Amino acid sequence: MTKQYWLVKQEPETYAWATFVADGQTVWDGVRNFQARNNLKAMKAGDAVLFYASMDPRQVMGVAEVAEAAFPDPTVPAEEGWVSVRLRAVRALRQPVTLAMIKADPTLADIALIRQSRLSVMPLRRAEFDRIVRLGSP
DNA sequence: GCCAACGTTGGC
DNA sequence: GCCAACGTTGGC
Repeated sequence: MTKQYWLVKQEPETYAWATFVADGQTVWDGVRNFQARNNLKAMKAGDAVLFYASMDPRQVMGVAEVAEAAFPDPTVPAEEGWVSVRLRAVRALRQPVTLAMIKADPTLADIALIRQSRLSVMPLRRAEFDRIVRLGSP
């Protein structure tokens, strides 16, 4: 299986990028949406992940990777079927990539971040992932 | 603060 | 199974 690319979204009030960096890794729990859950289930160790901070400041903060593929979400009974993954912080983007920058880029017009703004775990094409990283590495 | 988009719930 | 009501998310 080739490496896959993802974007996960979190409100800084709930779990900030800086906290993630300080922790080094984290269990990505609390996802309660079927589409997002299915995306979590499709993650494999080593996949690349962008960390987006929603609401405020609405920008991609950095890069993470999947450290451990999906397992039952430890915050709810396993029989409910929700899952978590373990993510490891890799590095901050030199310059965060704002939602406005993404929306202004025609090569990123189709990503779910824009087309389906409520989805919190979404796949990216490699070209889209690379484009966002490049925007954040001036 | 408002509203659009979308998901969930419950009456029928 | 349909659909109205309601709740949540997240951009603006």
